[in-house]
Amino acid sequence: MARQRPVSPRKEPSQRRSRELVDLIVKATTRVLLKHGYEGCTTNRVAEVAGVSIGSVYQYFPNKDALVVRVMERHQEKLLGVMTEHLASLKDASLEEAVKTLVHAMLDAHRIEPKLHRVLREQVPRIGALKALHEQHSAYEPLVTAWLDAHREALPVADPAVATWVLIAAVDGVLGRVLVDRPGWLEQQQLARELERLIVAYLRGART
Amino acid sequence: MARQRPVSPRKEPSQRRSRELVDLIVKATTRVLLKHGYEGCTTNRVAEVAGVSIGSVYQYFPNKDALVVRVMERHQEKLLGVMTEHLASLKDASLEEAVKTLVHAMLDAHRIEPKLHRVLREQVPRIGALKALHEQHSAYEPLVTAWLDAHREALPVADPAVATWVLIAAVDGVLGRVLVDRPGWLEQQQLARELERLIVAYLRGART
DNA sequence: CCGCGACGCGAGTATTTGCTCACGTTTCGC
DNA sequence: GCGAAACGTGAGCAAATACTCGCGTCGCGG
Repeated sequence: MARQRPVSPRKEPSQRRSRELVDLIVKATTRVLLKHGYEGCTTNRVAEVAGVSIGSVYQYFPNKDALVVRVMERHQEKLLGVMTEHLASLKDASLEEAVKTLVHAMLDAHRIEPKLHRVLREQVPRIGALKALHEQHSAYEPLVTAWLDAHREALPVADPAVATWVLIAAVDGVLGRVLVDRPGWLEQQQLARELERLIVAYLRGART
Repeated sequence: MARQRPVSPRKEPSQRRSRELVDLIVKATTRVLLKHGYEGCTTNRVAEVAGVSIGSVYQYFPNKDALVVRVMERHQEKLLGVMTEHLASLKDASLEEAVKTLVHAMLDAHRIEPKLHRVLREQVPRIGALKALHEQHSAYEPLVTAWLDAHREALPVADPAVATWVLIAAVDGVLGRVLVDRPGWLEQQQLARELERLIVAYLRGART
């Protein structure tokens, strides 16, 4: 397994020119990742696509994985943005509304850049530093847990944290497979309805 | 993305000595995969671990991926064996029994060689020939769909195929995350109960 | 027991890939 | 305008890796 290399930036770009260069590099990495997958994402190719020298790449990124990590971070930020935005209105929602909100949040999140999302999910091996980034859910799980906790009187949920975990893993699992096997479904309402049903039933039918 | 290379055996081993050799190679591949992950699974290393020459490896396998595919096939066969064995008794089961059967089947399947399963799931990029193998469910999905179809009077399920797909994707998604983030849960009964609840609720609560 | 094909070997090759480094260019404070 | 620091360059290196090929060995039919 091995491999656990530094991933933090080697040098912070301070002038505008260099900041633009870093941006160029990250965007190029994304494009290469999309077109050639993780294995085909070589540093030289990234430099070429970005139209910069390979030397410049290594001025700001300590190694190849740092590039990929940066791409993941950017994507993750967008995901998290969408999720928190949707989940903000969760507070006083009814069960049906809350579930609808959650499902649509996750669906929307998956619609941001599906192809990139898929590549990151499927092809990027989860090693070392990358692993932490794959903990996608930890950021918004508390929001859901909080809602569940607030409504625990009404819902027979024993452990809100566990329920949240199961729910999110289940929905995310389904979405993951959809992304791979049935990409078209992402746009279909039946999927959303089915997921809503799954969650509502799970929460309503809870005992113990 | 590229890459779509032959994966079928280059030559069939005919004598006993060579069949044992192939077996040795596949076992070695498994060990290397477990210890070093997909990226660290080099052909030379496999040969070394197997205690055979690299030349011998290429006598029966056209390339590196063919090795990995063979390992996946073996694992898959075991999985499928466990699943069908469990699901054989599905026919006249009640809802609760059927669900319990399904959940325990999937749990047992995931317990066969969890570490290998995890490596195959997490680290092996899904490319070309490998992709087909990742369609793990297609083999036993029909069994579940058939059961659902047989009981569709009693259960308000609109489309048994879709329901099966969602169910299996959900459970598999949860198990996948458990394998990675909470390996210990695999042995805990709460997980099984939670999954059973999820499924029963989904099927019972179905409307439309 | 012999001959031939299947088998097994491993040094070596061609290629790729991540990454460095010595040097030229731009930017900025003063 | 000038000096220094930040920036940008790309030829090329060291290492790794998938895979070949020519040769020696084994085993089986006759």
